[in-house]
Amino acid sequence: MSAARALELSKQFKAIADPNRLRLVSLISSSDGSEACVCDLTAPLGLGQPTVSHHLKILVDAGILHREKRGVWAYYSLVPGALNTLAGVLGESR
Amino acid sequence: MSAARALELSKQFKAIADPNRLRLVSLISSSDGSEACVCDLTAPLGLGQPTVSHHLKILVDAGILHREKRGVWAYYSLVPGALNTLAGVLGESR
DNA sequence: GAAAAACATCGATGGTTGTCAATGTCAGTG
DNA sequence: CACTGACATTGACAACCATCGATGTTTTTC
Repeated sequence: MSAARALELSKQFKAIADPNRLRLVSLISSSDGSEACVCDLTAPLGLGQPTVSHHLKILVDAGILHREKRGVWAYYSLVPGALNTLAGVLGESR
Repeated sequence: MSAARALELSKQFKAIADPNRLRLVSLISSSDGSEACVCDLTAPLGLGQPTVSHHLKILVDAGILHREKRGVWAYYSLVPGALNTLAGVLGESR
């Protein structure tokens, strides 16, 4: 694996390598319509709103979550295939 | 996903969420006999021996690599199934 | 037993990260 | 236009992390 490819992959793995971000992905994927807004996510995690926004931004920047603003709310959903691609990388070296 | 489970998983993801550690896993899995010693790994990564030992220890502590001392050499190999388990976690939320 | 080779550990340092309080932005409401 | 509610952004701080040089440990060789 090239150094450049490793750096690229590590950015995505870093994004999910946090307990609260893992829970965010899990919460969103199991939500109604596979999407959720920030106000639905602060309570289950026990974190403040700025902190949750911060984590969501990291996941969006890594290409794992998609953000869609509808009115006052921001809806987050999984980017199709993003996690599967990462899973595939791990599966190669079994 | 429970907070405890998320914390447990995040520790393993953190272990591989580093470009040099990703390359270490890749190098080891593609080595002869799927194992390698430290002296084989420093040159391709361009890192010092203490740094490589440090990264390998993190991967061993996370349950991803296995360490076997034979004489003066320490041989590192993949723990069977460890990466597949992580890949499975990512596959669940597609 | 002295020397060398392979690896681990220690201490220090610069950089990164998770969290929060405070503040800013923007859409809807009356 | 003032007000409220949902989010994003900023600044600050403590904790953590990757790297390195120096040193310790263990095994093999002479």
